[in-house]
Amino acid sequence: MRPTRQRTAVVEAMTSFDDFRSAQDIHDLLGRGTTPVGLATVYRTLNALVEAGEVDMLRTEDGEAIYRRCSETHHHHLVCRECGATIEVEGPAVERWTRTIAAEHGYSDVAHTLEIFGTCAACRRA
Amino acid sequence: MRPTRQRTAVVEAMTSFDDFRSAQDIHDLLGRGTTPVGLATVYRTLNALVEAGEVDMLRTEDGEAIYRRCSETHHHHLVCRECGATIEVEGPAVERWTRTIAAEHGYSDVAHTLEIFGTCAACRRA
DNA sequence: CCCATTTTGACAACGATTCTCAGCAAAGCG
DNA sequence: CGCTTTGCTGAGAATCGTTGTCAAAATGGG
Repeated sequence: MRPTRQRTAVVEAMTSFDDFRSAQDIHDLLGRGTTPVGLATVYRTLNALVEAGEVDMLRTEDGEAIYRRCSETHHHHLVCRECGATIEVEGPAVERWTRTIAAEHGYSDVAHTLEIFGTCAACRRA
Repeated sequence: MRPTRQRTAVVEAMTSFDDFRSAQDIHDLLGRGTTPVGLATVYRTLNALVEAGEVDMLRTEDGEAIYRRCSETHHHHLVCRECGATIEVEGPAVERWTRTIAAEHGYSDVAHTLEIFGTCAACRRA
């Protein structure tokens, strides 16, 4: 994969925020900067980053994909449903539990998704 | 809410299978039966059932909503990624863990999603 | 029965995502 | 450097799940 101007711009944009954003949001963000990137390219690049494990994608309640740069180790997210503030969390016990449950029922090649939603302290006060 | 012919048909259709199906699938299923139901009505009814907690909805990797009748207690799903065979599972420890994690970070009104994907015994052999 | 209110469904509209394809940029090569 | 080959880009079209529209039909109360 070639390190093009556009791909660099997307990667940099991803480091400029800390919550989950939609592809459209990221496209807008780039449009205001010095390196506009076409929407199709934003989608292509984000998908590649997700494949590469450098970015996490999850889906909102209404099915929209949202993206966030992430650490490369396996983790889950604690997300504020008001402001989007996100904390990465790990839960070895949960990992073990899912594997055990799956094995008990004869399922192999186990994967799982787990997200926690809540209202963060700052938003509760507001 | 009125118990119409269409709503009854959708509810019955939901009892006729055991895996997660898309609204389109359910619409097709009804179309082959004696009570065709318009696609818009299928969507409306499914959403109402989800609201009422009688049906579970989750999203496929590509964002499509899929539906399944479910027990009314809180639970999660172990889903075969080949054939869709689904088992409801409970994990009190996980419930506790998510609440603890959220509390530690000052998040309130906690909810969570958790799905486990794997290949079931039957599909592994095939 | 009759009316007020819901519900339905064909179709249009919508929005996120992907596809198309011609033009452009990068890497390799002599 | 020129040239070539190959991959990348982007504007717009196309796709597809889902929701909105609205006139016609069904429902239940009076």
